[in-house]
Amino acid sequence: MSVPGGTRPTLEAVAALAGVSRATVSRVVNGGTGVRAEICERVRQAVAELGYVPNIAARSLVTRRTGAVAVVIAEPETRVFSDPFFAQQLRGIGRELGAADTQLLLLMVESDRDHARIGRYLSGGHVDGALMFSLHRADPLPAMAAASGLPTVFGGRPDWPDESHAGERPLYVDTDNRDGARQAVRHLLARGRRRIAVITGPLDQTSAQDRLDGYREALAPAAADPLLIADGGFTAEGGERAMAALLGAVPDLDAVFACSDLMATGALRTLRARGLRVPEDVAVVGYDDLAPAAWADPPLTTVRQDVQEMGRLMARLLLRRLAPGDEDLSPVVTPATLIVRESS
Amino acid sequence: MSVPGGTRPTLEAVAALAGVSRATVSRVVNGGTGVRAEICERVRQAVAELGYVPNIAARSLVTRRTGAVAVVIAEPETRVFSDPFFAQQLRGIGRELGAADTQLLLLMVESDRDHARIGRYLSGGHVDGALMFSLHRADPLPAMAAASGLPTVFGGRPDWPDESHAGERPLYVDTDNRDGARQAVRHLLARGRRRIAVITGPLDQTSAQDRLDGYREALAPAAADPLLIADGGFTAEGGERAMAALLGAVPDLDAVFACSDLMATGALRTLRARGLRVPEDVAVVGYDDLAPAAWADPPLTTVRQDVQEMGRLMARLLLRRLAPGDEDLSPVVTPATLIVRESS
DNA sequence: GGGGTGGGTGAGAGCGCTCTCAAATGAAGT
DNA sequence: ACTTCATTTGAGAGCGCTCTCACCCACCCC
Repeated sequence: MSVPGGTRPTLEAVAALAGVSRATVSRVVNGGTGVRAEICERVRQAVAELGYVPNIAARSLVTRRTGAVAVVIAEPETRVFSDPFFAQQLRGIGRELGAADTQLLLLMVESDRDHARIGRYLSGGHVDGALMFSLHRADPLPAMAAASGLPTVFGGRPDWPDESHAGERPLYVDTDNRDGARQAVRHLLARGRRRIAVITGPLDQTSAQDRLDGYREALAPAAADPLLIADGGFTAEGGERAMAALLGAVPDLDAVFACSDLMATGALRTLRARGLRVPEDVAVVGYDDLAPAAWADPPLTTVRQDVQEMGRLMARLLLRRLAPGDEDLSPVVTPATLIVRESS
Repeated sequence: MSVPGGTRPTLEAVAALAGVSRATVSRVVNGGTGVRAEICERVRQAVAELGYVPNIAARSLVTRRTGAVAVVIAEPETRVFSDPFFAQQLRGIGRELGAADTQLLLLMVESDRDHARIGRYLSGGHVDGALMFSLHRADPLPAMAAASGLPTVFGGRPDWPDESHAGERPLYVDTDNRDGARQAVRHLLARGRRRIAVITGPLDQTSAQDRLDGYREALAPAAADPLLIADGGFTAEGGERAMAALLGAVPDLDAVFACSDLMATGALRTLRARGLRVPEDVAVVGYDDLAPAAWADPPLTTVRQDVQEMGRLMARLLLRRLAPGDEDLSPVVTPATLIVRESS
């Protein structure tokens, strides 16, 4: 149990104590198949006595495996820690990875300096694979990962310039954002709303762009009025500001589709501050169906995507990608479902 | 830039291309001191040409250093991601570590199974040191870290049973929780409040216990009424429930000291729901001075601790602990300051 | 010219582990 | 009794890197 003299015991020491060879100890430590039960037990005892823990640097030097996977989130901590989307997704990932006894390393990218460090980290062989989220268009990370050959699964369809990746197709898990947005807008239309605004996420993310496209599609043939479109940056404060801007430009709007629940709660705040009733004066629909949607006042009609499940799927996809033999994998797109509550 | 054939180039390959020995390449890669400029340049070119990235497993096998530090949070993701305390602390840590070019690995402990895995991870030599937060009394992690000899700095004074650690003293960063609580309660007394309730955190954490002690101390010589004490578990929902319980037990209370801003906002919700005015009917004081305090309605009087700075201090302390020679380090306790706003 | 001096370089020994391969053992088949 | 074969075990060769030494080659001093 204790550490004698600061130096940790090695395989060699265990082998000596148990009176067997290094190879045998290694076999026992790694599952013990093909070792006589009696010897197996003796080795285990020696391991316990010395408090032996394998040195993973040595191990992964030869196996070329680390048993760890990086989760890279290309957002500042403040967003990562205030958006329940990430928490849910991470929870799903953590579950799945934990079940496979794989360690999850969370890397947050804030500044450009971080990019370089993370790039180095990823291609340095610290991890067997990476899960990347919330990428913006110009992000160099996917290219870095591809260049270093690190198996990667993306959360949300990445912007993937064909020419730059030797024809390789990215692996990702996404929801059908376009369809979700379409459902939201059609629902508002069916409720008789005619001046439907949209609060988008940052349009350099495919999910935000896809939802905007869905909105436009549902509104066609009537073209969407550009005055009814505002960027809320996927944050509550952004939603608040975007709603204010929309009301300034189009005072008689009668509905708003916020492309995330967080932005919807921001919009709700602005509407309340202006004395507008929801849904009587303005109907509101969100996106995500995370905790804030149900807690909002009034509870939000929203487009549900099972975020935790998406995380789980990402992890599973990466794990399969990492397993030998399983080569023909393809992206997963989960369906979006409209959940109708009081806000519309 | 590209990876030829899937196998990454080694030092050997770079040495061959540059026409020098492995040792020289190693020297260049690690700073290049003591290498003739001309050769240095030739090596750098070879590195660039082959897209060489050092294999850190091999490196840390010999250096016994990984260049990474683990941050262990003994809370479920849901709490980690909903409490701005962690976000701020992590931000401070990230800053400091980033400046030292050290990688931050975030490990969350949710179930007991995780404990075992994390323990293995920490003692497996993946990281040079660990930063641990939010430990509860019976947590086995500190003992594991101590047993494996992993340099560790704690966020908040850990519960440290003397006998179990061979007389070694833990390194930690904490605020003066007792004094902070004392200030809060004295402030309420000075405002003429007489029935002052407290919403505590989980009492198996020293920070929660210390704040409760400070509350009691400020109230002495009059002993604190046990009916005025409720546990809010450091969450908003817990604060909401605790406030309700307190009002049920002592309807005429005229002030409440919530041991975190999050719990204070929960208390505020309950008070508002009961139609009680803050601060006219019930004065409220929080603790932390994080975003929710300033955003609350009314803005919260609270006890300020510079959380981000604490994170930075933790990282700095660990980094110094890791540096050779710097041995006589001691815990850091930062002061707490009362910030008076409208809620009291 | 002999003997320092010292910066720059390479040879080689590991770091702790896995894994192949051959040897040893013993049971079973002829 | 001799071969065959499966099952255990150990010897030893690396994995890719760092780091200690010894070495080489100016260069300088007496």
